[in-house]
Amino acid sequence: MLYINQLADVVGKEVTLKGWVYNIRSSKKLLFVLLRDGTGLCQSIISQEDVSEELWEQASGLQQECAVEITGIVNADERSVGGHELHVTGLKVISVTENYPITPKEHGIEFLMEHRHLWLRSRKQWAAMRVRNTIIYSIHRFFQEKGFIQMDAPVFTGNAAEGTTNLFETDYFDRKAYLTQSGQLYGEAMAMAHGKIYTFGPTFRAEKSKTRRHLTEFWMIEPEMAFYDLAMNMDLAEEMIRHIITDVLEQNKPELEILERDIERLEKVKAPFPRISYTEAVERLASEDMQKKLDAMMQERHDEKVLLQKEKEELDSEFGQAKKGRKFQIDRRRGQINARMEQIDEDLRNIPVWKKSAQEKKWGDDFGGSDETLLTMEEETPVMVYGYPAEIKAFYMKRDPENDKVALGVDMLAPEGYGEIIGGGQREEDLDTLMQRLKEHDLPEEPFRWYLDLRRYGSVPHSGFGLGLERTVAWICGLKHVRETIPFPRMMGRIYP
RNA sequence: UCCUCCGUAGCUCAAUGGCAGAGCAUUCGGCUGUUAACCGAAGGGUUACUGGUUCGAAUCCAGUCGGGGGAGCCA
Repeated sequence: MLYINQLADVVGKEVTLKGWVYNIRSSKKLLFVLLRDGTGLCQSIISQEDVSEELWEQASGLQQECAVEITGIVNADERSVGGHELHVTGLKVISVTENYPITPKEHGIEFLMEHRHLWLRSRKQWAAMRVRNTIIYSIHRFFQEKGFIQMDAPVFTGNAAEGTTNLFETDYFDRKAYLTQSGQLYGEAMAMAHGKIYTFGPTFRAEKSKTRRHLTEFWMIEPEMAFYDLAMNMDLAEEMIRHIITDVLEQNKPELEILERDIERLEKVKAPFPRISYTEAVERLASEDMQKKLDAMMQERHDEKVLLQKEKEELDSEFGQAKKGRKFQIDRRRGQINARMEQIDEDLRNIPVWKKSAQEKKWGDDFGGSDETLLTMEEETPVMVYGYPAEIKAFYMKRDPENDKVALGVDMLAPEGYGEIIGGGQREEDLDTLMQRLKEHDLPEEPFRWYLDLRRYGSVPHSGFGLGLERTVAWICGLKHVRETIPFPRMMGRIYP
């Protein structure tokens, strides 16, 4: 089997490709068939003079997504997508397709989500899945090369230790069971057996969140390391992200171009990531400086809106006498302007709220989505915020020995508004302290018996974190919404296809 | 649960109280290098649903259903 991404090796030879018709253009005696085979796109040219009448007729009837086997001679050609094209000598139709729903034109999101099983064939979706694949492989390689053991935490959990509101309940032989929302506690047990481990699996959250950052089913990577403190944990998280970015830049430049990702921004992620304490973050949010920046941001949006409005009016007046091709361009640009204006209007509604939220931020408050955006606004790399108030963090998080109010947790916030991609920290290793924390959080001891055993038998300082795969893919691909970073997204209100 | 926007041809959208339209897709015709090709023609409508206001409703009002974005929530 020969694939399109191997064509450079067979220039001048006659080869056979198997795939699907991605698009078709015709002239009187020429047919241009853009072939898709999963590895890329290749244009084939069918010239009526060079082929049999039967083949010509067959080729004329092709439609988008027909499955075909095309034989032809490979030419290197700058004009063609991918740099190669096929001068067709033979064609076999494997299966006929009629009226494929997704045309090469624009579609709305509802329609595309309804056809996700077909949408996956489209170029941008194809590119995003390739990047996702690189990221997954890169993560495995990173940990494997460092001697981590990949181990799987269970998906079913038997108790709802921390409340059931966010958990999906399921029937487990007449008992209640829940789908996991983190493998961390099990990760701790496995780290005590192997030293350094990581889990890689799905997690489930029954949150009623309809936003671009939320899925009900998403994939999480959770390393857990014995004898690691918070600083070592942060070093590891940073090194992992830089490893991923390096791999993607090395292997997926063409995909990033299809996604129209600003590659320069990714290249800048190689610098060390800023680390700021929660206390500094609060000060930064509540500062005069932040208020001024937000005012400036507000003004910028206003100015941009005026400019867009003007451009739109010019386009409108041009539209009447424009030729068809130009009309098409105008329509496209108008669509872009409308989308941007909607975004601006939303920002204009939101910025005052962000401003208020930032200004009123006090020590002890948790950060919202807008606060995360503001903290990373001027950064080129992710930012790590550490040392959160213990009260807003989980029972298992170790406190700062120098300040009991501070938990040794860390979040990594991605730049460009992508929000939290990593959450983690150092775990409490002392049995009595942990039992005390359970009491403070009103949690029963019984379900945690096994977990407490870890502190009874050879307890050591240890740390770990969880990386949200989809948010990471969204950030690296520059995708607005996490639903395009996973083959079949599961979100509130959608379970089909 | 709350705020906000949307629902018109297979798809993307227009029609701002007065004849329901365009582009793409489909079918037919034309064109020898197209890049979302282009040019010409044809077919394609319960304007999400229910009720109301009006001489007249896609348009205004109320409700229902479906969808987008956001807040809350997200150890």
